[in-house]
Amino acid sequence: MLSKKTQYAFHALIYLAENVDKGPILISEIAAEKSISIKFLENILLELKNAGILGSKKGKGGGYYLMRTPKEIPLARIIRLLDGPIALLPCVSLNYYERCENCKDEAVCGLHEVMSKVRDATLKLLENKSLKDILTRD
Amino acid sequence: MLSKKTQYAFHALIYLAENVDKGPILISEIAAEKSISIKFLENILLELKNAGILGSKKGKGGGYYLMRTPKEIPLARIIRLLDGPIALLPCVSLNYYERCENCKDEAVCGLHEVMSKVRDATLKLLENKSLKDILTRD
DNA sequence: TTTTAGTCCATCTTTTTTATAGGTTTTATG
DNA sequence: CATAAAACCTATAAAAAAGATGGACTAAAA
Repeated sequence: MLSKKTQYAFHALIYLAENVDKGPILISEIAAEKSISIKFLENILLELKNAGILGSKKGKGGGYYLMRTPKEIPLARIIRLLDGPIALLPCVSLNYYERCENCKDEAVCGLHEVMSKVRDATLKLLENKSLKDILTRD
Repeated sequence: MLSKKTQYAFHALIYLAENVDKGPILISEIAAEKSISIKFLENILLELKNAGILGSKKGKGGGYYLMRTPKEIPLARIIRLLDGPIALLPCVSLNYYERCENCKDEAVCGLHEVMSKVRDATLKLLENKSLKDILTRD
């Protein structure tokens, strides 16, 4: 399961995408609209900002806004940033690979093979679907 | 990612499946072969036994053995038993569903829709692949 | 210069995960 | 029947991760 952090991030990004025309959006507004702890959300938005996904403006009239169009933000990027690996096992992770300590040879490990397929099937969706694809349908 | 518990369970089950002809297998043998803490493994095998996946025999000449053929043990079953939900979000889980608290209507939530697809793609593999499919290839 | 709002960092609590300890029960076997 | 082997069971501890909070600082607008 995705952590609360990542779940909150998705909902916050959805809100920001659905309100691009309004300029910078207050943390407090997002928190209220999406029922998220304001302080926890603050940390999340900051991480998204440091990763270049969001921009911010301080002071009166400030807030957060998307740095790219929703279509340019793949879901996999958000998950990897806040949750880490998408694969089910370290030994099949593309971005966080670690050798398996319980099997002798990954090349002939059937678990490795099946889990690679799961990873591929998952990534095919998460890499190709973007923030644009998870906005509320009209 | 799958927990260590589930990872160890898979490796232990693989070992048991690859040695069915030898009768009951000692916990200590599995632990040694697969580099798993013997005491931790003990708990895991017990859970698998209580779930009807493994059988055991006490005393001298005892040990653990599969209660079904490897083909009859889907990977999804093991994961759900030891790790819980396979879906990425509670609101798209078939076996551990919980309503989403951050969105107003799941029916029009785009996140819900995409994550359902991820779940389906994952389950298609994990429900149909069994212990037999993850044995070491010759 | 006051107010608003993001920034930064530290800590804290709770939960989950991982691991260990130690006694109990069952069973084969000599 | 005595002994040793091996699973069973329960509790607990240690470590890591997740979730949440507090407060001082900085930038910008009015």
